[in-house]
Amino acid sequence: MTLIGHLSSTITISKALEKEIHAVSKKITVPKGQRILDIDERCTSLYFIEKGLIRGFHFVDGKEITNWFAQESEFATCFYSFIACKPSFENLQALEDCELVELSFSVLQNLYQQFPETERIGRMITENYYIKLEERILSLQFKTAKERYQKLALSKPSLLQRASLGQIASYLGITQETLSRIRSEA
Amino acid sequence: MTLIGHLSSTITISKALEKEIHAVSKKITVPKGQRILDIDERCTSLYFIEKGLIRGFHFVDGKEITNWFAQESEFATCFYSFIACKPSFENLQALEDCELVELSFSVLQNLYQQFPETERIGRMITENYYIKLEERILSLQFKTAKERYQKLALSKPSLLQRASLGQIASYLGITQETLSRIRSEA
DNA sequence: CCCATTTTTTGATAATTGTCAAAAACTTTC
DNA sequence: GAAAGTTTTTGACAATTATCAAAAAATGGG
Repeated sequence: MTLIGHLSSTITISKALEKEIHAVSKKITVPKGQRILDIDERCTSLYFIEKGLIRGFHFVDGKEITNWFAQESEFATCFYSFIACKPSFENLQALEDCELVELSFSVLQNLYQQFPETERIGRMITENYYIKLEERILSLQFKTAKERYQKLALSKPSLLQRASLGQIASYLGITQETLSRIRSEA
Repeated sequence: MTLIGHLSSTITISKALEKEIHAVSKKITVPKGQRILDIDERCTSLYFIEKGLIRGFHFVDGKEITNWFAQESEFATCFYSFIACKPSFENLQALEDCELVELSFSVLQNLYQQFPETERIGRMITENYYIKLEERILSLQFKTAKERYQKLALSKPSLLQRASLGQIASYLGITQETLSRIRSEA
């Protein structure tokens, strides 16, 4: 799905807006494994994923902890760093060869000014991020490891093949061994 | 702390803006125990807490689960319902007699228009909410029950006296019994 | 296609937290 | 200030998940 196609499901995109988005956005490709952002850098871009898979992760006691996965038709960024203009607390990494549309912070501010209808997009993205977090908390607080895995399997089935056991386990807040056992018994 | 005083630490409040805020906001008092918002209602107000304590909670298997506490100089609202204009998934309740400043959604939109510098406030509140959630997730995922309790004791010491064991336990994602044992051994 | 490396699985055991039940302590109300 | 209600504590036991170690399977580069 293209960025324009995705946005069209939320707001009506005029020809002028479509042109402007094309003009100010940048298509980039990122090879599998590459870092898109490092911890302590400022994250000044929002990435729309046309193809591929990205994760955010950081380190706890030397171990990688995956904070989120984002796949086709989703946005990826260190949301905190992006909105607060502060150093990122997480790395962004392509887990597959990716085709991305990059929108910089300043480009986005300009879009808001020129095309007020795009404000809704900004709000949507914020809400989206917020709601995902809410759900994750409820999940972590009240579901067993198995239930959390099953929920993920339902909402992002392809992820189970596309990300490694360790990446998924850390995202679910459990050890690799536990996730491996959950998989084998199911 | 008054609302104006609190906002002054972030942006410069002109006399005109101060007047306008006074004109469009509403001081309200809410007695201890009272619900401020019920599940499934639309949350159309943002509350600044000048005095008192509020919690957000919902039910899981008939049991109350506290999602957050907000005290003096903090904002309280069902953030999701407020920004997405959708029914709330949580109740808001005063845990003490409260003195609040109420700002409605539409009033806030008008403020953004008339006083562009207030946009930063909106962003701040959003960020604040988001960052609290982020921290909570990291806490739930990688800290033991005891560590989570100790962290809360450091960040909001007065809360330990002001909220009940059950409310705090559900917020920390543990049972009352476990929290009681953590307290007694410490 | 094979060796080296990484990832996943399996096993045994320990630690953490939950569940259920009942007693103790604290509050509220008349 | 005593009875009723609520909240907190304690105990015994069970379930879940982590830890450590090692084997098995999968992957990647030459």
